[in-house]
Amino acid sequence: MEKTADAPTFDPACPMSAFPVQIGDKWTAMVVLCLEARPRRFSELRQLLGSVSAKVLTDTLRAMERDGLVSRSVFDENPPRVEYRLTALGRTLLQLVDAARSWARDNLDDLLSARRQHDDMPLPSPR
Amino acid sequence: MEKTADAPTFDPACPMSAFPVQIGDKWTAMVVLCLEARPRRFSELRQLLGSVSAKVLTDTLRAMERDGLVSRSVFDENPPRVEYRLTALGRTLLQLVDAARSWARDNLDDLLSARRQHDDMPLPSPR
DNA sequence: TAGGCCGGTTACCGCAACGTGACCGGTTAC
DNA sequence: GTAACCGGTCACGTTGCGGTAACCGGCCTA
Repeated sequence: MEKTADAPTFDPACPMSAFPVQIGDKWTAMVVLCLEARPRRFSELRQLLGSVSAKVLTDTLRAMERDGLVSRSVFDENPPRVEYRLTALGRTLLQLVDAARSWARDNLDDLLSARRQHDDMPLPSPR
Repeated sequence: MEKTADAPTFDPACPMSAFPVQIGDKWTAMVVLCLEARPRRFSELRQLLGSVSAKVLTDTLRAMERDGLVSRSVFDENPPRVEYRLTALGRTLLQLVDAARSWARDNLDDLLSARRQHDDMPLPSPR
């Protein structure tokens, strides 16, 4: 995916189409942040994320496990306990999430005000 | 969205839910890259992006214009010419896209091989 | 008169992501 | 007995993004 002088030209084999910046699905980035400090249990994650359903959180964690971003440990206690922790690979995502957050801190206000301004005058040529 | 000691706790007002790292829709990041070097015409973008339809590209560019990421200039020539260029705000996205690309360069292989390995043995306990 | 090019618009459609609600098996508490 | 807790699974419904196909109007060419 090096650009040749001028034109990027994305082919289907380009990594960007496999990973188009969007860091997995909707909740992946937040899960990464929740696991930054320490491993967490399933229900703990649900609480931290607030509005996520069990199914969607399960799907997200399964996908992250598949991709080697988190590891899942089952403790055969009672009540049963399951812990998720970031792998080394998962930790590498933290830089990226931080970069995104710092971009948002610096520029999101501009973006949102541009959007509001654009929405207030949606008539370019009344004709 | 500062974390208090330990728990991030995302509420709906959190910027992350308005901008969850994913840089707009599917093509936004690639459009940003295509416009890095210089402004481009509509059909030029279609060519560079390869497989995008006119409708989807139009939608993407309209959304980016709305958010103040690109500006659209119509030249009343013949044949009609329309140029899109990155705004200052749009240029700020370049750092983020670069960060994502460099993450991919460094870690995508690990992710993909973890995925392959996981897919080759999908039976945890056959009972 | 027909067709092509440019930069779209409109109508429609399929699919995957997202979400809801019910249920489950084992264990402990009431 | 039954109820709750944990960490899910299953069936189902909805939404919206991405994509296809047809068309448009103005200008130019054949």
